Amino acid sequence: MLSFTEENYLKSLFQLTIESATKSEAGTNELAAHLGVKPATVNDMLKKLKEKNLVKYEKYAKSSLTKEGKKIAIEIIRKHRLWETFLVEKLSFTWDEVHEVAEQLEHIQSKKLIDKLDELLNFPNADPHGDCIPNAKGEMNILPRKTLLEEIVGHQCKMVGVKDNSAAFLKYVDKLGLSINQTIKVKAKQDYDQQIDIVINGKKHSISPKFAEQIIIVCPTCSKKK
Amino acid sequence: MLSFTEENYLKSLFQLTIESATKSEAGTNELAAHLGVKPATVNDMLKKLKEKNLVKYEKYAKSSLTKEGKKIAIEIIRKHRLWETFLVEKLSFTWDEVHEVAEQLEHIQSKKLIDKLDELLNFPNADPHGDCIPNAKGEMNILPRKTLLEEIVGHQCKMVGVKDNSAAFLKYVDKLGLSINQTIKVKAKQDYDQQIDIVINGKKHSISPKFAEQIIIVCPTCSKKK
DNA sequence: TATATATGTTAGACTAGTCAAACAAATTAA
DNA sequence: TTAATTTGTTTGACTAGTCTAACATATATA
Repeated sequence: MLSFTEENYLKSLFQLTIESATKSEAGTNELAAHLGVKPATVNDMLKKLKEKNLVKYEKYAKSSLTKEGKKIAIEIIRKHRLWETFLVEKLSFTWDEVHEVAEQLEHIQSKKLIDKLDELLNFPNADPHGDCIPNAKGEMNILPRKTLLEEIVGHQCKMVGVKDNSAAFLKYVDKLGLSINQTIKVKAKQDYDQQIDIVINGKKHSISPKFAEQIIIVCPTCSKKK
Repeated sequence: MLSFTEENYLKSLFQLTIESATKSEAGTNELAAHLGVKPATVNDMLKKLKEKNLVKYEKYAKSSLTKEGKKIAIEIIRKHRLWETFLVEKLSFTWDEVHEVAEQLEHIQSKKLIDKLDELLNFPNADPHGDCIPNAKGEMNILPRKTLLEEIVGHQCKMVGVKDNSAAFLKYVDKLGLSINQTIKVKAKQDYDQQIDIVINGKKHSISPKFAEQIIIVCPTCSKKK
């Protein structure tokens, strides 16, 4: 049985490596920042989790999860996201309120509880933020995130977030009809100025690469090809 | 903010004193047994909780909750019992499965969560074991438990549990039309053999003292007289 | 009332998780 | 290729919660 703290380290490591589009390992400082503790603390814990065969760790090198560590991390992610879904759907919480409570609820130990909750919610595939929920077997679609700029012409993707949070930017996002979970189809890229032609809700738009770079997406089509 | 452990001490103290029909204070050994730790540990914690003004504690004397300690204990009891109700009603847990999970859930910190849960369950007055659930203001009917054997002739009481869990016993309970929350009226006690005449759902029955001793009840009439 | 038994307390030790500060290695830039 | 900077590690210390073992007080009983 792992402590709350150990579970949190595994979860952070998962988010920083497996759920990241860009890296598959994480450094001590990076983990410390993510967890809100000091690097020294992370260092101790990495050694401890290595002993338990849950993380791959070597002095002065980046760390990652072992197969077993990953399995546990997925269980925690599953719990977190199911609870978030429960809070929004059954208890009318808003998106921004759920995280803090789900951080607590994710550590409750009861397989039956979580499977029943899954059933009550009708086996959802994604939480209110659009993040994938692993099923009871631990299977999950890990859709790597990237920006709309990187999306391949012809693919259809889903918006999952933004990088820029300025009012001007968000206003434009809104004007285009974009929001979390909105489907976007990339029609074409102009060679001479990198403008991107996209379709949102059946409507065509042409966006700049600068704008596209601020939109975070996941692409099921890209992932299936792997 | 109290730790899980501190919360558990307050809860135990509440159950051992305020919710007990017989005592209003608890000793160190008694608390230790209830919490599953050693008396020395309880001793340290009592001193700590005294510092925080949550318990009344003096060396070599019995302890009890302060007003503030009681308030917090009631919040925990409320959470515990609402979660139990949720598990049984919404996730089809059985009575005997809920306790362990509720022990974990009761420590989740979120006023909104618990009030929304209360609402989802339609503001129940009692949990699946028949124990009273305090409302959002912390008001609760504390009905001391006793056995049907101890009930006063003429009073009407409510069954809240059983002591015996054998199939033979439960079968007989069922045959009499008894179940949790069932109202029972005590009509008479025979002097020569202690048989008890009761009325359940308008039907008269005569039960043995041995049987009556296994039925746990609460009596609003007795409590009001205090 | 003297003694045996109950109950309660203290002291010292251990573990988990954390940090600050000093130190070491690796990387980047001059 | 040396120096500056970034990143990672170690050491020693602190807190919370727990325990064992020794000790102190209170209560019950002979």
